[in-house]
Formats: sequence, structure tokens, C-alpha cells
Amino acid sequence: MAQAVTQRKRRAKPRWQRRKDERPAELLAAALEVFVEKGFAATKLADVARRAGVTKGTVYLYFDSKEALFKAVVRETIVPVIAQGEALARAFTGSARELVERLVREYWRLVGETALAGIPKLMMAEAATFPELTRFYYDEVVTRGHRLMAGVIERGIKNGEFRPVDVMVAAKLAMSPLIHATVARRAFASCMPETFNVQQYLDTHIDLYLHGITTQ
Amino acid sequence: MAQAVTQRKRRAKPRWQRRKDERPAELLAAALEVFVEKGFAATKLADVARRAGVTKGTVYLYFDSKEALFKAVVRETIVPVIAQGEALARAFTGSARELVERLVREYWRLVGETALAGIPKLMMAEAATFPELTRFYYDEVVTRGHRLMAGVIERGIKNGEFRPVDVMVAAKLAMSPLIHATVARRAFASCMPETFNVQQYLDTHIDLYLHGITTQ
Amino acid sequence: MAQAVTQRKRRAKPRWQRRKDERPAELLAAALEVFVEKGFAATKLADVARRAGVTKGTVYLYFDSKEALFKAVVRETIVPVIAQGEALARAFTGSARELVERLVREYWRLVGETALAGIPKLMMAEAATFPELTRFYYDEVVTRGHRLMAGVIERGIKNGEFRPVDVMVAAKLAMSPLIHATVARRAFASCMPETFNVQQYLDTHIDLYLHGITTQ
Amino acid sequence: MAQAVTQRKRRAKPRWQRRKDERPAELLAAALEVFVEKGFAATKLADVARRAGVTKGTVYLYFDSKEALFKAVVRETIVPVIAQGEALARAFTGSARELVERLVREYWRLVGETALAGIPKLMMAEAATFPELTRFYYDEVVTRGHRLMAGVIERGIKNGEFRPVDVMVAAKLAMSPLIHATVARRAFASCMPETFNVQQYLDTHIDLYLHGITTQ
DNA sequence: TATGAATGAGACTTCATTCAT
DNA sequence: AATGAATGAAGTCTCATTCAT
Repeated sequence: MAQAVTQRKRRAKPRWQRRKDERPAELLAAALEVFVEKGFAATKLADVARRAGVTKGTVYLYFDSKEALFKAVVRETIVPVIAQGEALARAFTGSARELVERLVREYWRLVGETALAGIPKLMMAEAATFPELTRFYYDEVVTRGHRLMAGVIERGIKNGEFRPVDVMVAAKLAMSPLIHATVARRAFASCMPETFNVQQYLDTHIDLYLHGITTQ
Repeated sequence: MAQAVTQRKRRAKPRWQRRKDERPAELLAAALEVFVEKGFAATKLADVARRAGVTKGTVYLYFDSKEALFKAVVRETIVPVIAQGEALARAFTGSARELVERLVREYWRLVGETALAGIPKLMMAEAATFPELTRFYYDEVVTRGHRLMAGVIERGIKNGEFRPVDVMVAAKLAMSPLIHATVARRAFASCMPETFNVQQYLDTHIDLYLHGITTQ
Repeated sequence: MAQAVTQRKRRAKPRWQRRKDERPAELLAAALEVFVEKGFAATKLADVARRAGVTKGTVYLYFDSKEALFKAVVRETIVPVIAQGEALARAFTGSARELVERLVREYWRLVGETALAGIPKLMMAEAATFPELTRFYYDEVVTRGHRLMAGVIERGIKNGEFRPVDVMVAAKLAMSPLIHATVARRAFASCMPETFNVQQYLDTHIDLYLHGITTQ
Repeated sequence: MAQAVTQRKRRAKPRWQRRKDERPAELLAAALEVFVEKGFAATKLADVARRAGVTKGTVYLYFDSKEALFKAVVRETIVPVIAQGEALARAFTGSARELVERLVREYWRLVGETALAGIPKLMMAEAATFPELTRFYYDEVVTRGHRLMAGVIERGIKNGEFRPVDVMVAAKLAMSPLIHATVARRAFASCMPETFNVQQYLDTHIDLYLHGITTQ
């Protein structure tokens, strides 16, 4: 009998659980989704909380304010991707052409078609509201990304694969169709015909771009 | 009698200027600025009103709601530009190469470096909030713009200037660096080095793009 | 018929009225009552608003914040009383004894038994929360009040009515039973027996105090 | 087996100290400090807990609620002082004059300059919030204190030391400068000049008061 | 036509209280 | 016995919208 009670107690589903360690990541993931969908100002913390499976108050155990949550979303989710790209470039042994193609496809695989795609959209929309965060993002993501690609292009110019061009400008032109597609795909998701084919878009970009930059 | 009325009108010193005709355009211009700067949710109608030189209440004499104002900003400011582009293409007599270049530069002149640059940014940011407006924008601006460029590319393929490619995809690739630059320039205005040179960006885009799509 | 409509329109009681000029004073009066009753932290602005016959939002048209409202309550209601006391003393031509008695009774008439009685209570309770306001109150009310009374006592000493004592200390001792009664009466209103007689308290204080300070 | 248990106990380093007996007093002391400093509504139980060296949850092991804690602070800290005063009076063998002076000085020694000084302040500030507690305090502290002093004065009248006066009123007048000083000293601590001399205030009060009440 | 005072719904944030650990 | 993560009610403050003037 005592045992029965014990068992019932043990089995009884607790109303909530302590998850001190997992909560921040769960909250960040939920916040990313909602911020991307609604924008910063229109996001209600109650929605973020609900999506993370907690209540409003809990958010404040882990983040000081809505603004702090927003900043954490950007700061903590995007930088690792850049690092991955840099590591990829360092380890790569093939031609510059191949590396450009590889980086483009990786960007899409890691950002364009994942939840991270929301980050560029957020920054475009909210940059003016968070100047400090924007500076961080511009330095640690935008510029660093461009430099990564510029390095590859420079290698290609040096070894004769590519025509001589301003490498930073060329890097921006390699990335901008990707970033635009990332942002626009989310914005116009409901409008796009089923026939729109991202892979074809990527393939054609790579084709035209490499065709355009290659010697001869 | 008519004279009496006239006299009364003339005598009465109006407390406010009647500007029934000019007001809407002034309000739309002010609203565009503020919406672009702050986003829809963070925009205060009082700010819009102040920038237009009137007070809150006046906005409601011309627009039913903040949402209606926002929709009007988008609907009434962007469509004319597309029409201009289409007219340009119809009238153009040179090569497809030249027309592509011309359209790119015109986009920048008419949108990229004017107040209209805010519209694409707004749509990226607020698309999810206004599905109906987004559908309108996608059909009447995005798709129509792409079709315009696609027609030019098709012409180039047919007359042997360009390699055979999917014309809608190629059109998107011709435009996306422009649109991305339009949006990003606003977002990162405060971060960009003085050395960033838009003309060089446009020149290089045209150069690489045409180089990439041209036969041979 | 048209006239009937007009009349009905004119008669119809408006849902609210514009009272730009009267509102601040009405709000301050309502706020004083509620702050005194509940204390600063436990006061809800909605209560203040309701008591002033408006809604929450209206309070913010006239005061920046709850804190600003609190400070205004103190700053704008108490100083005039001190000035009145000072004027009284200046104009008085009788003996020091008579003036002490007169000031004591005036304090009670103007503060002790009016809504202003709440101010000393508020300051005792909230001093630690508003250091700057407390400094203001201490300088402009407490000290100024003490100096006023000290001046009278000094006059009494000089003309031989009173024994030589430290005039500031004696002034404080003339006032403290008044202020304490002011504060305690509110706090213990519901506990005090009907038999408690403020006039007797004042009479006895004046009697004992003057008896104590008078020569011989 | 018993040994095994012992060993396990000895080895296990207890995460918390068991202090079932000391805790309540520690919590009451901490609570008194914070309640006095901030007022009831603005006091956070987390602050009280921290000052007592425990955490929020622990408070609830000893007190049912914030309100219960507040009431306990008042009920359990002040009554003993009254009892001390009563004992002092009973045991006193000197003149009424001397006893009045002695009680005044004892009040200051035991309340005015100790942590207990906060209690009167608290009651002034929070009386309206806790009617039942206020009734208790009024009966068991205020009235009892007044009766104590009134008894002494009555003794003085009977044996011819004092003039015939209403003894309860006179008792209140003996105490009110003390209580006011107790409360005001805390409130205006930061404003008071270093030159303010409590002893002189007490001395003068005793001097004037006894001078005023003494026969001839 | 224009104003801006007034409204009131709604969001962020705090914190007393509970309860899983 | 003690902790502190989680809850959720409640309050401050904002701002789109209305309406008396």
C-alpha cells in the first residue's frame, strides 16, 4: 500500500520540470522563430514562452529583457556558422572554382534552408533599432563572411583561374544572390509557385558567376 | 448670395490650411520614412503626423487606420516605377546587353538611391504581417519586374547574344544583387566604410553578369 | 425635426470632457489621497485615475510616471502652507507666547485636520525611496518650519518672555507633538476612542510648553 | 548497522545547516531591517532571505506568507520592551520626576537608537494595510505605553509634584517628541546635519516638560 | 478641416508563492 | 531542511483610435 502511494507519486506527471541547462537554448530557438515571423516589436514574450513550453516569467529567469533576448538570439546563433565556413576554406585542397561552389552550397545547406535563415532577415529589419548589435553583426558576420569569400577569389586570381577583379566586390556579388534568396524565400513563401526551384537558382548562380569571373 | 459666401470665406481667417489635396501625398511620404526606419509595429502614428506637419487626429481624416496607411504607402509608391521600367524596355532599340545594363542602372537611379529603396526593405520585414499586401506586391512588383528582365534576356538568347538559360532564373540573378544592396545599404548605413563604392559594385555586377551570360 | 436632432445632439451628455487646466490639480488631489492611504508602492495608478474621474492613460498626459506624480504631490501641495505661516509670523504684532500658540493652532487648522496631513506621513514612510525629494522636503518644509518657530522663540527670549534655551531644539519640541499627532491620527484613526480630544491635546501641549519655557 | 548509519552521516557533508531553532529569529531580524527600509509593499522576500543568509523558499518553511512575516515582526519584537518599561516603573522608588526622566531615556536607549526604532515607523506607514495588526499594536503598545506613563504622572499629581492635568494627554505629550524623533531620525538620516544632537533634544524635552508640569 | 485630450486594450516586467529536486 | 526553477497574477506604461472642441 505504501508502495502504491510511492508509485503513484513517482508516476504522477509533474506540472513542470527543472531544466536549468536546456532552457536557454530552447528559449533562443523559440525566440528566433517568433522574432523572425513577427519582427522584434510585434513579438510577444508570451508567445516565445509558450513556444518554448514555459510561461512568461520563466523567460526572465534567463534573459534580462526582450531586448537582451533578441541580442542573444543573434549573437549566439550565427557566429558558429561563419567559423564553420572558415574551417572549410582552410581545409579545402581543390581549385578556387570548386571552393566557391562549395561555399555557396554550404551556405544554403547551413543557413538558407535552416532556421538560421531568419537571422539575416532579422538584421535587415531591425538594424536601425539595435545599432550596437548591428555593428557586431556587420563586423563578425557580414564582413567576416565577405573576407572569407574574398580570400578564395584572391587565390583564384593568383593562380590564374579568375580574372583580376576587386576581390571584396566580387565576394559580395557571390554572396548577395544567396542572401537575397534566403530573405525573400521567407518573406514570399506563401506567394511562390511550387515550381520555384531553389537548386536551379543556386546552380545557375554558380554557373553564371564562375563563367563570368573565370579567365577567358 | 454667391458673393456673400465668398465674402464670408474670405473674411474668415482659417485656423488651418485646407489642404485636402496635398495632405495624402505628404502623409504617405512621411509614413514611408518612418515605417522604413522603425518598421510597422514600432512606428507611432504621432511621429508620422509630426513629420508631415500635422497632428495625430489628422491622419485619421485621410486613412482609416495605421494598417491602411501602411498598405497605401506600398501600393501607391512602387507600381509607377515598374511601369517606367516596362516603358523603357518597350522603347529601347539597342542590344539586349545594353538594355540589361540600362535597366540595372535605372533601378538604382529610381529606387536604390531614392526614398523608394525603403519599400523592398519594408516588404521583407512585414510580409508575414500583411499577406494580402504581400500577394499584391509579389504579383505587381516582384514578378512583374522579373518578367520584364526575363523578356530582355529572352530577346538576347533568341538573337544569339546570350547563352541559353532559364530566363526567369537568370532575371532573378540579374536583380538580386541590386535588391540586396538596396536593402543592406539602409540596414548597415552606419557600419559601412566610406570606401564602399556603389558604382563599382554595379559596374562589377554588370561586368560579371554579362560576361557570364554572354555566348562564348 | 432637424432642430430636434440638433437639440438631442447638444444635450447628449458627452462621454468625457476636456479639462486640460483642471486635470493636474484634480489628479494631484486624488493622488495625495491614495498615496497617503496605501503608500507609494501599494498605490495603483488606476485607483488614482478612477478617483480623479479619468482613466489610466490620462494620468500619463500630465505626469511622466508614478514617481513623477508622487514628487509633484509633495512639492506642489506643501510649500504654500509654510509660506502662509511665515506671512502670519511677519504680520503678527502680539507677544511671542501668543504667536507660538497661534502658529500651533494654525498648523492644525491648515495641515493637521486637512488632506495635507497626509504629506508628513508620506515623507516619513517613503523618505528612503526618494532621497532627492526628501532633501527638498527637509530643506523647504522641515527646516524652514523649524526656523520659523525658532525665530519666534528667539524673539521671546530676547524680550524676556522665555527662558534662554537652544532655539532650534525648542522649536522642534514645539512642533513634534503636532506632527506626531498628525501622523498618528491617520494611522490609528480606526483605533482611537471617540473620547480622544484633539483640542484638549493641543490646549494641553500649548499650556505645558509655554509653562515650561516661560521665565519663572 | 547503527555504526554504518553513523558513518554515512558523518561522511555525508550536509548541504545545509539545520538551524530550525535559530532561523525564525534571524529571519525576523532581517525582515525588520528590510521592511523598515523599504516599506511592506516594496520589500522583496528574496531580499529578506538573502539578508538572513538563506533563499526565498526557506522563508516559507517558517512563515506562511509575506503578510504573516510582517505581522510576526511587529508582534514579536515590540511587546517585550513595553514589559521592560512596566517592570522598571514598578521597581522604581524615586520621585515621579525622576521616573519620567528615566522612562524617557530608557525609551531612547531601548528603542530610539536600536533596530526597534523601525517598528513605530512601520506602523505609521502600514497601519491602514493591516487593521487587525494595527489594533493589536495600538492596544498592546501604544495604549499600554501611554498608560504606563500616565500612571507615573498620576503618582506625581497625587503626591503634589505635578500640577493637575489630564494624565493620558500629558502622557502622550511626554512620549510624542520621542516617537517623532525616532521616526524622523530614520527618515531624514541623510539630511540631518552632523550638528544635530539627540541628547540635547532629549535633555531639553525633559527640562521643558518637567518644568511645564511641575507645580509652580 | 484640424486639434489633441481622453480612452482602454495590451505588452513588458516583477515578484509572492509553489513545488520538483 | 533547503534550494531555486517555474508559475501566473498584477501593475506600469504605451499608443492606436475616438471624439469633444
